[in-house]
Amino acid sequence: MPLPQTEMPGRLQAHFAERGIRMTEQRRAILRVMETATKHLDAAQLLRRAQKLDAGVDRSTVYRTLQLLKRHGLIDELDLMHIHGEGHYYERKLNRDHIHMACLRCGKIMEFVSDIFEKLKGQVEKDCRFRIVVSRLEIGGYCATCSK
Amino acid sequence: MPLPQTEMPGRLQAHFAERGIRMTEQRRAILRVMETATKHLDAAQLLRRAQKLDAGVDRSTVYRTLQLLKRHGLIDELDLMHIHGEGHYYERKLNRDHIHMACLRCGKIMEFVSDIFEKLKGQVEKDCRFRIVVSRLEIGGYCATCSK
DNA sequence: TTAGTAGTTGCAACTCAGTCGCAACTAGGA
DNA sequence: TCCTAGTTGCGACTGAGTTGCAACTACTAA
Repeated sequence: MPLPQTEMPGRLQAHFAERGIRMTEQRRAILRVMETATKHLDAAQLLRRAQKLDAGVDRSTVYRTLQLLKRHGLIDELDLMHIHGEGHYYERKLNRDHIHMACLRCGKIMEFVSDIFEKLKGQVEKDCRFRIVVSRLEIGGYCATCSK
Repeated sequence: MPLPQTEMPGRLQAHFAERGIRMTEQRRAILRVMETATKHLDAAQLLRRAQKLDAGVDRSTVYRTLQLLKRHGLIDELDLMHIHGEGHYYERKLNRDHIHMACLRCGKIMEFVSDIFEKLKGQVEKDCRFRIVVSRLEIGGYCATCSK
């Protein structure tokens, strides 16, 4: 199960323009990496890739840009069950929430979209009168191959 | 919505005995704190409380005991949407999984048990042929009071 | 086209959670 | 009571993420 189909590239940059957020060389590099990534990236990986596009990008700029993207609800932050250390992973937010499953043996990350998940969120909003802004369902266990 | 009803106190200690895990003064203090906690504790809070029972408990012993408890599936590790910093929170695992909701405005943490959640996990196990060991659903948003 | 400025950046120093190696200690079995 | 594998405290360390600040720059308005 690969990452969900890529959105229009340049989409994050378009969001920035719409919302009047200033665009810089460094942000352009970081957004481009986010937009074209085919796997979940942590801050360090994001930094390394962004530096290939603009050599001068600094670690702190990456973190500040990630905060900005989070604040605008343009990316999701994941733990992926801390299978590889304490850090966080990031992916651009798509139209539909999905579940992340991490295999505790082979480390593979899988994604899954489910109507039941949508229904569950609906139930929380209704029964708890809780207005959901962001949700994260992560599951650790054994994938089909590893649980044989 | 308070923490789910307390299990029999001494339950974690009983688990240790059953599984032949060595019991020490320090572990006794830490387990006691976990067993009697009425809210989610992070490692630092757990340390402070354990030191009230056994003054000599060290930070590293707390972390090592938390790892032990995690490995034996006796506690769950939570982020609570990182509302208060980067650390983790812990709670003893009960018979039933529950969802954690964190209010982004007042910081309140709520818990919710749902059959739909159970159904969703069943779907993941069946459709993805994924054997679930641990799952974590955290939701950030606004509670009934704060979303008025 | 330019000048002004609010927002952004790089840097270096910092915080904080969590880990680790090691020598000293101890729980619990023989 | 002895023995030893397992556990502890300590202090030093790692790695993620943050921050204050002076220098820089994207955009606005003229």
